[in-house]
Amino acid sequence: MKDERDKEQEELANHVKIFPDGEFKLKFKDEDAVCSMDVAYTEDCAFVSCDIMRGKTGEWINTFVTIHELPTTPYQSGYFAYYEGPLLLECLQVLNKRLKLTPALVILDGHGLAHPRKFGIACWLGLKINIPTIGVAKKPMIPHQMELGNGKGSIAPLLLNDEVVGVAFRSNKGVKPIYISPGHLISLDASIHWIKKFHGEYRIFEPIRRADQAVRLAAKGEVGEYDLID
DNA sequence: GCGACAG
DNA sequence: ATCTTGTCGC
Repeated sequence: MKDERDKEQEELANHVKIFPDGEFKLKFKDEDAVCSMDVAYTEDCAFVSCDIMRGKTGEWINTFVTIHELPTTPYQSGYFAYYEGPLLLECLQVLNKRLKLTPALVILDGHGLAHPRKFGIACWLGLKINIPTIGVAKKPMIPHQMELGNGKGSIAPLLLNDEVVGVAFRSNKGVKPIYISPGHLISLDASIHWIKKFHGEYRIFEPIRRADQAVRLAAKGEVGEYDLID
C-alpha cells in the first residue's frame, strides 16, 4: 500500500525548479550569505545550527543556534523532510527575525533530487523558502552505476530512471564518497561547483562540520539559544 | 521473498 | 540521529 506522503512528494516534486547545467549560474553579491545547517537531538529537545559564511569569499562569519521541540513525526527513510524540515524552517525564521538575514543559498545534510521520488529534504526546504538549496549526504539513497575513481575529486552520476539526479563525490583520496544533489533553484553543475569551492580538507563538507560541532556543543549545554559562536 | 533504507 | 575510549595512521 502506497504511503499517502508518496503522492504528496510526487506532487510537490513537480514544483521544484532545477536548472539545466550551465544555466543561471548562481553569482554572489558582496552581502550574500551562504548557510549550512545541521540538527542534533537530546531526550527532550532539538537544536538547529546555521553556519553562516560570505558567499563571495567563503569566509566564515559565525554560527547561529536555535532550540526547538522534538519532532512529533518519527524519522523514516524517504520522509526525512517531515521529521527535520520544520526545524530547519523555524531556525531560518528566527535568523531572519533576529539578524535580518536571508541566505542566498542553503546547504544541508541530506539529499535533494537524489531521492526515490526526487523530493529530498533540500527540495522541500527550497520550495518552502524559495531560495536555492543543495543537499549533501553521507549515504546514498539511489546507487551510482559508473565506477568512482579513487582519487580526490572523482565523480560518478547518480541515476534515477536514466536521469542524472546527483553525483557521488570523492572528497578525498581513498575516503568514502559523499553525495551531492540540487534541491531547488539551482543546477547540478552549480551544486557541485559550490560544494567543491567551500569543501575544505576533510571528507565532510567543512561548513556542515562546523554546524555539526556547534549543534553538539549546544546539545551538551555549552552554548545557549541564539548564541552566535564566533 | 528478503533485506536495506538520507538524519 | 544517539549511546561511547582508546588507538592506529597521516
